[in-house]
Amino acid sequence: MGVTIHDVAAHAGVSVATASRALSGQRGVRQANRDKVVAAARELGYEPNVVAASLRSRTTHTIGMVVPRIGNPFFATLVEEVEKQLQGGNRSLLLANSDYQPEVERRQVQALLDRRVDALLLIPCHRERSEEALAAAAARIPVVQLDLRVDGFDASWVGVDNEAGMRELLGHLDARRTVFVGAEPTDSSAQSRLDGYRRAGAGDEVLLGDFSKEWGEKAAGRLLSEGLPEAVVCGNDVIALGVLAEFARRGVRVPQEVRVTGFDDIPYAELGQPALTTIRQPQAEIAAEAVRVLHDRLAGVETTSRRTAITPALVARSSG
Amino acid sequence: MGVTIHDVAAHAGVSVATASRALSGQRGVRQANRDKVVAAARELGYEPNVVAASLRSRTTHTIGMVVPRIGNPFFATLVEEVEKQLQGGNRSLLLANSDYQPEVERRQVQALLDRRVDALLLIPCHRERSEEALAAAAARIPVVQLDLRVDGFDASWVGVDNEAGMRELLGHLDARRTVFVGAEPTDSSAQSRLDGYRRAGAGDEVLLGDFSKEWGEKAAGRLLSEGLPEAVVCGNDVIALGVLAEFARRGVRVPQEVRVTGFDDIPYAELGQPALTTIRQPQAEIAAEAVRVLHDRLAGVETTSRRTAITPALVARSSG
DNA sequence: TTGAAAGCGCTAACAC
DNA sequence: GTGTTAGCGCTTTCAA
Repeated sequence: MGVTIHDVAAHAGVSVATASRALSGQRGVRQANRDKVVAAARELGYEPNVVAASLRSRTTHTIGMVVPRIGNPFFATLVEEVEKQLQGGNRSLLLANSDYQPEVERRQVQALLDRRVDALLLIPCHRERSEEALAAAAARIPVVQLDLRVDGFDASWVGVDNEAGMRELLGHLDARRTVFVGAEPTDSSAQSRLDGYRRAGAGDEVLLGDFSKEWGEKAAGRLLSEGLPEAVVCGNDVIALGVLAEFARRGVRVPQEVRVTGFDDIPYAELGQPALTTIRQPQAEIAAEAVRVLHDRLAGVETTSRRTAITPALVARSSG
Repeated sequence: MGVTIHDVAAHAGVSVATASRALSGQRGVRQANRDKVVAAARELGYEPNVVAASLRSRTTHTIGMVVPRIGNPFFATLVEEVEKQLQGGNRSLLLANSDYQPEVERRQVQALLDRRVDALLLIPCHRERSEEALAAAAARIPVVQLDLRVDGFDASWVGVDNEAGMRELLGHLDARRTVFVGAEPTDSSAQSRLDGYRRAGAGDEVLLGDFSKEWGEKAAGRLLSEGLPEAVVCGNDVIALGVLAEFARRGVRVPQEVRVTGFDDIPYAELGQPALTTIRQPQAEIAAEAVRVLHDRLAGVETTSRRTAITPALVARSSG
């Protein structure tokens, strides 16, 4: 705090320009000078002011990320994987939570843009109402949508083929009567899982709430009073764990009396009793691909938007 | 992008200084001018460059936060609560993961300091080896340790009284023979929970690994072959869920044959079967207090370090 | 390969 | 209350 590149340059007996070039590893600096500068920097305990560098170079080496709910282990794991991908490349992650509210999301995206993040990873919390935030960002910097997406907006996206996952699940269940317990199709996954369920010809019995364990518990109660199907197909693992908990409390045996499935394969899916049958989303792969797309865009290699859908795999456990 | 405060000032017919004052809500600007400036800014689509503002004002309105593992729902919830606290105050959160590695943690803290965060929330992953990172940060900016702490370092801390929690738990169990399944005391919670267990006179049977479900599963297997105690006291919920899962797989009935307890009360603690008896950490309170301490420090109100230990409460469920 | 000098866009003294 | 001006610390022309 206090020692600037001027001090380093003076100490090394070169100009600030040379010091700057040496410190940022540019070529075109004589090796002897390079060494002197590096030594001086170390000796003086020089800590570059990246804010100043950003102002001039117009790049912050920071990537913004907005998630609907960091408390959901699925998103937390995604964040962790993105962080891991960024480790090598000297970029940091500026994280924000939208709390599933498009208004909050818009403000958070704006705050990130104000901070001049180089690029944005967005998990848009709403299929339609996230468009404004996405558009605002996409107009300025490279943006990749992660997991969720905005309907009909031309921007890169990396996620999972939810419909294929749902087909796989229903094929595995091969049940006579199922009920889908999902979330109102406000986000794209809620929508495509519901679509997948319906298109697979599993029938039209659907209960829609939100992606919470509380909703799962409530829905389970309702199913109990209306008559249990052969299988309950849940929109994600969190709902399924709520369903399982309520069934356990009411003394309903799973899978003997009713089978239950989830979606995502969060770490807690396999810990319950019974362990949850679900569809695994490969978060490491999704994160790696998203970061790759972003880097390509930042490097100017790629300019068009790219959509990548990974086919998720069934994880059959005892609940279904 | 392109329109600067000079443009706004010109458009409003005032100087840049007045424009700056009006835009940042300082008093000492005539209302008429204030209105003109705001109108001009809106009209031109002015987006302030906070990087430039930061360079000059030496404040970034950004708070850094380093957590050991964002994938652990306990930490994820803490992050979420901190985010919530920050919402009002126009500060953003720069998040980093240390992966429980002091080396990584040190690098992450340095990256945050390089970005000139105004303050740091640190959950030090190691009782001793996190000291270097903590000291580096504390020398430059206000720092508050959250949940975990570094031994014998004079810095603010907000967390829970782990020993009290452990006493409460053991009092509730009132068991003849217990075994503690915890983590090697590399972080302060692992240490103080172990201490609490021992000091409560619960005996000396301890199995130490790390805070993972895999360790819980392994420890459960070991207990099974060595003879079950009356109760298994786990170092946190994640371990306890692993223990529970393994017992379930091996057909051991909980709590009939053995009781199991956790620590933290993560959202998944109550979802398992049986629901987990545990100690609740009030994350919202911890986050609120930490942010308050930080704000006081940033406002210059408080200069000495402050340690706040919240007494956690027992949540008795069916597992113990 | 190097150095001098001009800003990046803003805020904060300072003068009026 | 307002304007002028001098930087914040760095990178990047532009000349040499």
